[in-house]
Amino acid sequence: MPTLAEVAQKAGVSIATVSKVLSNTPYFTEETRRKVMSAVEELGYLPNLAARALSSGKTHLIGVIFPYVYEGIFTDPLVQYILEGVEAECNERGYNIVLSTPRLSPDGPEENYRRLLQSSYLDGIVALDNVPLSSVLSPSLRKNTPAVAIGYGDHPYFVRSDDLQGSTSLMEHVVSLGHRHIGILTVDESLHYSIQNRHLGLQTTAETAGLNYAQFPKFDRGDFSIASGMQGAAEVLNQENVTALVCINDRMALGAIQQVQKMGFRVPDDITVVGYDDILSAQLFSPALTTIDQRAPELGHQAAQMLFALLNNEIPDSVVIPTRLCIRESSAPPKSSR
Amino acid sequence: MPTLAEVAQKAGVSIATVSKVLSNTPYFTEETRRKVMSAVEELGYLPNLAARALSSGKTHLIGVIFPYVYEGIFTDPLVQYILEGVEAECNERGYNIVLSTPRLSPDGPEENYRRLLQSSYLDGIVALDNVPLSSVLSPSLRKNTPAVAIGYGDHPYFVRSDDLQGSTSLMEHVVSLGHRHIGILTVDESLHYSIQNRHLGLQTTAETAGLNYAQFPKFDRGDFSIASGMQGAAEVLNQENVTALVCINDRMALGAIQQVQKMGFRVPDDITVVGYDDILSAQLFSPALTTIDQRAPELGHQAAQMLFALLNNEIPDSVVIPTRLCIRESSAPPKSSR
DNA sequence: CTGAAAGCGCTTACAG
DNA sequence: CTGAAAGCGCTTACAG
Repeated sequence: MPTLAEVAQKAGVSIATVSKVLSNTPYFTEETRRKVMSAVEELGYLPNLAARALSSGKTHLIGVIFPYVYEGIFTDPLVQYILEGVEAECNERGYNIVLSTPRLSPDGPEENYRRLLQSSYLDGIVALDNVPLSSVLSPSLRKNTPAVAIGYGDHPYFVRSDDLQGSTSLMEHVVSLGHRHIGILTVDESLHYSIQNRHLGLQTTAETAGLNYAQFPKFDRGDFSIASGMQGAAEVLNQENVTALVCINDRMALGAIQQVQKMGFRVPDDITVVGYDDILSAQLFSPALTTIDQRAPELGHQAAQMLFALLNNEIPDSVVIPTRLCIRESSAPPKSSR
Repeated sequence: MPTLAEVAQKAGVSIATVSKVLSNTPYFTEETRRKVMSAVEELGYLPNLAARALSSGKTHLIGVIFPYVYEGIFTDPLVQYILEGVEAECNERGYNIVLSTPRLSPDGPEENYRRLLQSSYLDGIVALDNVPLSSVLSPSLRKNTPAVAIGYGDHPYFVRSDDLQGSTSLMEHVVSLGHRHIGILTVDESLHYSIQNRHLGLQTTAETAGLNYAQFPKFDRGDFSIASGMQGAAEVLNQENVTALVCINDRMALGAIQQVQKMGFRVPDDITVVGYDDILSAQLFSPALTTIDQRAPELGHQAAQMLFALLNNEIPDSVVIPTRLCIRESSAPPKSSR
């Protein structure tokens, strides 16, 4: 690989001058510029980013962090859409992405991740931070790397989906259809800050409608999976005269629908089932699932934009992004018979 | 951030010694080791990777490359599973991932990507390389970065799915059920090397069974999407006495099923529909889709293992990974009536 | 086993 | 407007 020195020699100027031409500082003649650029062209010179990083402190590398809190993290639609959004913004600005999915433990994220954060490799960080177990962003603070959190972690700059509003509109939809006996299929809320807010939205809305949320049959040993949705539906439907199942995510909802059908009921004629996330399968499934679209790509776009503002020494405002209720085929008024 | 020099001072040794202790070269006393390590501990020293990269030429960064050939690349299950596999191997060895999704044009990949490849940031590269338009790996050859291709690009080290065997077993399944009039829903094969091989497998198998593949009704203006599957099914079913639709991927197959049902036919009773990929929705859909599982996570695992062998100065063998036929509910013998 | 010194390829005051 | 020189924080022969 050609170096600055070789370019300088070929152009007949000093390496300092080459460096200045390439970094677009103002002071040089057009003549110099021409000589340098043609030498660059001829040699096919491209900068050594490691050297540039060492001397300037800038790498043009953005860390994108997703805590590896369950298997198959890359098949999580939330992760995919966030990545999509962040990547688009980075690409536009000529930045590259270092993708890190640190395993978490009570002692914090793994060693390799900490090394990365403090390596001076990263100009900035976008991190999904929704897991109470331990924040992936706290170690970064030691190094003052600009960072934007996606989620509920306690950080100065964040973007998050409005889980409260989303769960509120979901429950309002179910209640407005006339359902009074509603089963809740969910996961342990200690796993996830978003879940706490979704629960709050469901509860408040139900109680506002005069329903006793505390007495709703609940299954809270789910793990977001289809299988746990089936199990939850089986348990909840066996004990109560439930006419609707509100599920904390789409995969559990799809499992619930399958279980409901297996038990000989129809969706939505006998039982209404709704989910949360609007994954691809939600639209494809028959019946198509009523659910909440949290507009995840927007989370990634906004987070990246905030980070670049930070890198530009501006102070961005944190944002909360509203969700959208998608009414499809899996929800309907209750049959009086049940 | 503390530097080597500060650690050296605190430990009362030279920076060369600290460096040697940290990089596990053999020559130093246990006493020295202790002193150095406790200084490292106290100061919370972590190496500056940019400096290390500049002087040693090693970054512990692996480039993972997916050409951005269509919108929503991160929602492509193949991409997800490959990433999953590569990440697992890298994490195990303390490597981090630089994720790059260069836009391609006839002139080659975009500038920012070329800069990355030649930046000396990357110790090695794993690249999905299936698109004839232009290879993402050719520029890297100039810098001799070790690289493994996933796909059909012309590279010394590669891993690929056995598309020929997969499409062969898919067509064998359909033919063995008794179908003779088979519609093909596919995409322009110039888009993708895998597709060329799948077509070859379908054709050879059909002809071996004594069928005239050339006269099968075909729709080849698909784009992998659900919508194009619907369109294709509509066109093919309108003109012929077809009893089965073989689709080049699952999303088109799912679209085809919806279209078949909309036209008043049942799947599989009236029309058999099969796909390729085994995405999540293939299992969830009703009827569940008969399809080919190309075991994409394995592609990522193998590619990464080959790359690490290369970094270790070993010569890995390229591999072709066999697929698995998943027989579900969407395929059945033809009704004689149609 | 340990240390002084050169060098990796850039950027950036500073002087001219 | 241009260039000589120091310095970024490491690693690595080399000498001792």
